[in-house]
Amino acid sequence: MAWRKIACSKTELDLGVTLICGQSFRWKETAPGEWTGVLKNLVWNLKQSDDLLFYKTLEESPAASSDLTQEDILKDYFQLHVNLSKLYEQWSSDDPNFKSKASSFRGVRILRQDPVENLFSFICSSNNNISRISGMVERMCEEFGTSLGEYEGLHHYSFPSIESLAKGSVEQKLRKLGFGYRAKYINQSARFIMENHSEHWLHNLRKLPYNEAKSELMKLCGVGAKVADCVCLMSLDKNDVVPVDTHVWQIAQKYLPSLRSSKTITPQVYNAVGNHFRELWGEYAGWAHSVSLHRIVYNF
DNA sequence: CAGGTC
DNA sequence: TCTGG
Repeated sequence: MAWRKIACSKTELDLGVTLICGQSFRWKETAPGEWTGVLKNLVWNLKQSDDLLFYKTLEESPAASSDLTQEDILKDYFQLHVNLSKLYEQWSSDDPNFKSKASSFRGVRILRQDPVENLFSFICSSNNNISRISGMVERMCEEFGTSLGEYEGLHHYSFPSIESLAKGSVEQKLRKLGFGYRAKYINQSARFIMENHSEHWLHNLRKLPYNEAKSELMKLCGVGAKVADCVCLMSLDKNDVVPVDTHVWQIAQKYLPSLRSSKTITPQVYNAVGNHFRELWGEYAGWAHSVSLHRIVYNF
């Protein structure tokens, strides 16, 4: 199938960085500058030039998602309606530190992910590293997802439904797949959602204000403040949320010398750091955080 | 010790 | 606390 294209500047979207910077764990660089992954139960290939985003899918959209064109799916996923250059200007003018240290890393965007994939992937993220998380998520999809076909020798699977992760045998299977203590978190959270809510409950958290959505998420086993904030930012449209992890904590100590005395991230410190960056960077603070974080994690 | 949580 | 580097 031929490549199709969307007008999109590389300063608005840097595909490589955005796809592998630790938001989503399922994209792979299958050829230089070419990315393969699963989105809306379709296998996608993506690449870009300076002003175009190219895409193709393994199959045409199935009936279930035919109400959205594939172009709409991508525009929604990359949130292309958000003018990133304008935001960089704002962050640079409001924050000298951003301007000098982060503003040259253009095109780093927050994806608008599916909440189910986002939540269960980030339950895996605690006390863990990106390469191991990616392997775990892949094995979870192979074991509990449905096959979406084969492309260039690679099999692809949908992200598992909450129902499939709620079954009795799941914890033991995940432990065999190397999930450690996170196996129980995943199974218990899935079961809690199916027993108290429904498969669509997570999506509906998009309609709630940040604080309510966060406290709902934190009722789940294995979901603390940091994971809840990641889900709020990356799939529930809370663009001003800054998840505070060890890296953000490192950055925060430069901005907030008063907090240097704290050895660990207590709830008070967590909120102080998050609030600080939210006030500094404004409505899209979570997006600015991802740009800054990228610089730290990859040491550019 | 790694992008925490119970 | 699981597990891999």
